Amino acid sequence: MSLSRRNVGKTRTRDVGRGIPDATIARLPVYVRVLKTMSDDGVTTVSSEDLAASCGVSPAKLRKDLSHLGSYGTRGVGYDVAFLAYHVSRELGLTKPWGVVIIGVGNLGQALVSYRGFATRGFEVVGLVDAHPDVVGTSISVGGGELTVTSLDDLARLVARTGAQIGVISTPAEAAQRVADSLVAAGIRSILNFAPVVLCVPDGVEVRKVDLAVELQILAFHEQRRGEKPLPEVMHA
Amino acid sequence: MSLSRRNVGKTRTRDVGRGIPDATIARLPVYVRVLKTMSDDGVTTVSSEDLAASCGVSPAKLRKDLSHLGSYGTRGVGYDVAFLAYHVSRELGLTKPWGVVIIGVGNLGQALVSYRGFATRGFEVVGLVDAHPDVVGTSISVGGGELTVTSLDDLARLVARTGAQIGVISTPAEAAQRVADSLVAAGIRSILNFAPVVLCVPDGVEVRKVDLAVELQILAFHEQRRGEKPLPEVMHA
DNA sequence: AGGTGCTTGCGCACGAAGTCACAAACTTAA
DNA sequence: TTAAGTTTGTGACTTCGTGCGCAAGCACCT
Ligand SMILES: NC(=O)c1ccc[n+]([C@@H]2O[C@H](COP(=O)([O-])OP(=O)(O)OC[C@H]3O[C@@H](n4cnc5c(N)ncnc54)[C@H](O)[C@@H]3O)[C@@H](O)[C@H]2O)c1
Ligand SMILES: NC(=O)c1ccc[n+]([C@@H]2O[C@H](COP(=O)([O-])OP(=O)(O)OC[C@H]3O[C@@H](n4cnc5c(N)ncnc54)[C@H](O)[C@@H]3O)[C@@H](O)[C@H]2O)c1
Repeated sequence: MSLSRRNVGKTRTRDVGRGIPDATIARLPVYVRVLKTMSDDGVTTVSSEDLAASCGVSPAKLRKDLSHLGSYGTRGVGYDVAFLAYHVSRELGLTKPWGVVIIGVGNLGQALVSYRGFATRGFEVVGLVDAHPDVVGTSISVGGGELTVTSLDDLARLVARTGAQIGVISTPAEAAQRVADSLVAAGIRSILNFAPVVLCVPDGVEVRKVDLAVELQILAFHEQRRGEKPLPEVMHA
Repeated sequence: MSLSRRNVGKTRTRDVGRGIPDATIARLPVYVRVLKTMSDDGVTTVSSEDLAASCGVSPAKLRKDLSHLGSYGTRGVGYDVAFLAYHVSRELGLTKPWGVVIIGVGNLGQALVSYRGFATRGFEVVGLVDAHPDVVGTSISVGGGELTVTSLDDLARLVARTGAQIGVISTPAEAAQRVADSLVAAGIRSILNFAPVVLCVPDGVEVRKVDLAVELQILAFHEQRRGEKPLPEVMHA
């Protein structure tokens, strides 16, 4: 048994479709956004060099990323903007809209609700959930319509009714794990977490986190290093 | 030809202090947060296994990360929680408070202002800037005191007066590049960008971005893939 | 048709990051 | 003090991601 894991050695040139590197996937959304912008501006064709510059990556990296999806370019010419935008969007699963449930309608949650970027990228807020009695039951305008904030107890029903696939956690840190458990129990397998805690979820559930404090601390690290380097003499003990 | 690179070959075991991998730096804030929590809970000592579990990483990765900072553990015992928390914080530059300026006091900007996580992690909002006449001049309570929203024209003076080192951009996408230029001109070299655009900045300026739509699209990709691959056939032995 | 000038797609090599496994170093027990 | 048990710190190895360079392929011109 256990002989040779799948894909024994060799070059494996043809992995198109399956096995796109995570690093590539993380960049695809940027490519899509820039391509859509270019398309709106009337640009019909673009070279890897120009597109890469607009996306803030190297041309080689861009071409390698795109080569994982297939050959959508034309040698000697470049890429058809609309054509490429469609295929990258398709690869990301943006051809159909995704339903999003937001848990925790506080400062951040309300900012998220009013975020126009959801609708324009194919994400629709289909549910709002909170635990505070003052918030539950209130109506909030989101996108074109109105949504009534429901209680956490109704989460499973809400998910079943709306077919939501993505849950966004914007509750205080203390409640985040409990909320995550509820989301998983309700059938959600994709979670975006804004609370500064490490969530535990079963295998098969994907969690991504956005942690403002972490980003600031990384900036602080570099800022600090910059300050201490230029000085040849360090008066520190 | 490829010779004469600085730092040619050899193991260079002693790179403590300089040359901490980026991937490690990105994890240090999580370690600090978990360690602080443990410390508050009265935990005095922790093994790499337990700490790693709480941080959502593997014990080996945790130990390698910490080994880049120095030897702060005790073999056969583990790490002193408070001692380690101090040294990791120190490495990140969290011993002194950092001044933050927020540009764009709209939905998101106001949520950021009311974010308690700033102060508790050693970041202080020292300035608010907006362009809209209705917002400029208004006072907003942040942390302990009040801050008056100033105009973008006063940014350089604001930065000089407050000594702010970090700029947060929460303006619409169209304005983000212009704001970034202003921040750089004002002397800011660390920027956190919430607008969905790729910023161009001179060398020496560090930009980190938080893009909600990108995160959602990455989730959508995995969600889609999960749905389309219910395994048509499984080799059974 | 054939030549010329671009640009893509990709093999290959290199470097960064992650995993494994174990000797070194410490505590505790006797 | 010695031995047994525990856990760190780290070299060696594996995997992943990036950058280089160029042959293949397309458009355009003569
Ligand atoms: N405000 C920001 O700009 C910001 C930035 C980054 C991260 N965060 C994080 O986002 C989270 C929310 O921040 P905030 O400023 O909006 O806080 P908030 O207190 O304003 O809002 C939290 C909301 O969650 C609700 N809630 C509490 N427990 C709940 C539960 N068990 N189920 C459902 N809802 C529950 C509360 O009723 C409240 O409405 C926090 O974890 C915070 O650290 C906030
Ligand atoms: N709202 C969210 O939850 C959310 C989430 C993710 C990303 N974002 C992004 O964050 C940014 C802000 O979002 P928002 O919802 O707060 O928008 P908003 O329109 O509510 O706020 C934008 C603010 O920026 C100000 N502004 C405009 N031009 C300016 C300039 N040149 N200089 C200074 N200030 C200027 C406006 O006056 C306004 O107060 C957008 O780029 C958005 O895509 C928002």
